[in-house]
Amino acid sequence: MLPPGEPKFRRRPEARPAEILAAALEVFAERGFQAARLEEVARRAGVSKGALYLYFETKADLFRAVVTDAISPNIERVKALASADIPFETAARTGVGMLARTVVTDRRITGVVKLVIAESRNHPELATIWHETVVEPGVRLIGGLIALAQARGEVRPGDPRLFAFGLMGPMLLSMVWRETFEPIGAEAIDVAALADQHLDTVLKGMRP
Amino acid sequence: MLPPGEPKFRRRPEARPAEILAAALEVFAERGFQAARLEEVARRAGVSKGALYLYFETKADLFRAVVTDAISPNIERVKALASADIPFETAARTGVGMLARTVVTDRRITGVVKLVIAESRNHPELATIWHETVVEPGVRLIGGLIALAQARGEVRPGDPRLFAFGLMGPMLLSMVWRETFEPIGAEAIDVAALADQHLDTVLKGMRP
DNA sequence: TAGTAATAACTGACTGGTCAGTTAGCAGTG
DNA sequence: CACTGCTAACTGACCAGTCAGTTATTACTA
Repeated sequence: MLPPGEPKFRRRPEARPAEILAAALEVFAERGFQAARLEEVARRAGVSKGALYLYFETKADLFRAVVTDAISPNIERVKALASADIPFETAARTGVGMLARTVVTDRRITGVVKLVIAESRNHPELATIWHETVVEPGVRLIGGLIALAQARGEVRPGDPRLFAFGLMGPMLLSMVWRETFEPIGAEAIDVAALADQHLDTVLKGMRP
Repeated sequence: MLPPGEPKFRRRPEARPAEILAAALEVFAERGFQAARLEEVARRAGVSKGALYLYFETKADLFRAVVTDAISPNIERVKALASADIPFETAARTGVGMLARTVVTDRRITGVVKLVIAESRNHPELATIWHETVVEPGVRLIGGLIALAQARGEVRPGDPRLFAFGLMGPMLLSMVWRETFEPIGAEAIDVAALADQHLDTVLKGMRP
């Protein structure tokens, strides 16, 4: 079977957690929490099932780690955008453009978003964490910029929060589309083009 | 528990399937396919677990029935809108308004949409059915109306399909919000107001 | 530098609980 | 009493989590 000199495994305690998280994200995103098999996670991470339990206490614990781990880069992005002092149209184009790029390039994020939606009833802590750390700050940020722009007369009257949802909705639709309908052979959405066209439309529609 | 004279069950074979489907929808929407317990479905339907198997072959079969059963009213609506010969703005307001009302009033639809998203990898047939019978016809209908309006010079140039996604995105966001973030105490979205404001914005932004 | 002891990393066979699906039999009906 | 609709106890497969044992690596010794 194995060449006699070849080692059966290697000790790499520093690399393991990240590898397991990556494998777990794949399997959870494909199957959902309950249908995901830890044996499969272990296989893809290149370890045995027992090894998972050296790094994570339970399946739920691993799941939480996967979802919370995916949050951190997002928080950074929201913060970076929040600290910049830029006109609304620029901010909107930057924000929506960033999201569009994320949808296309970062399969991990779309997978986690789907997981949070799918498992919010069984794991409400995760929905809470995402809402508090990513969604609400994001909506608040965009809403605040819109309110400012309204005060300067650059944007017509209207609920800033609803304007924010109007901007972001199609990006969520793109994520869902990519996760749900592309795998069954539906025509892909050109997310960059959608972001561009939608920004042109909405920004024009928001002018006084 | 039960009044002693009261019969333990009644014969109502015609009513059973619908009752079971309703109970199953509740449980599947709350837990997802795998975590849903047939014992719980039976309890809510007021029958024993064994009785489920008089009407449905397997758990997966019951799940398929739940999801496909929820489709029919939607098909009717899309068809009804398709057959009407009306100007684009009217159609858009009617269509988006209908969707908005559905989000608010019909918890069943939002639940099924969430299920289709969540279980699309494990049950791709359902994603296919929804795509073919509801999503694609809907997008095609709206896209067609937009293309017509463009030919008449009522709408500025741009990909009609992407315009359709831009219109519908916030409605999907509302569904997801209602299913994911409202249960954990997030501020509800006023979906009717969002539909109105978004329609005003986008329709204005789409004019030449 | 080779040999050996100590230990941390890891494996994989096993177990106990859970739950989809089955079935023997009973209650209500006509 | 025939027979349908249903129940409730049952079975067997599956899988999260455990643990006794194995292997890689490092530390120590001569």
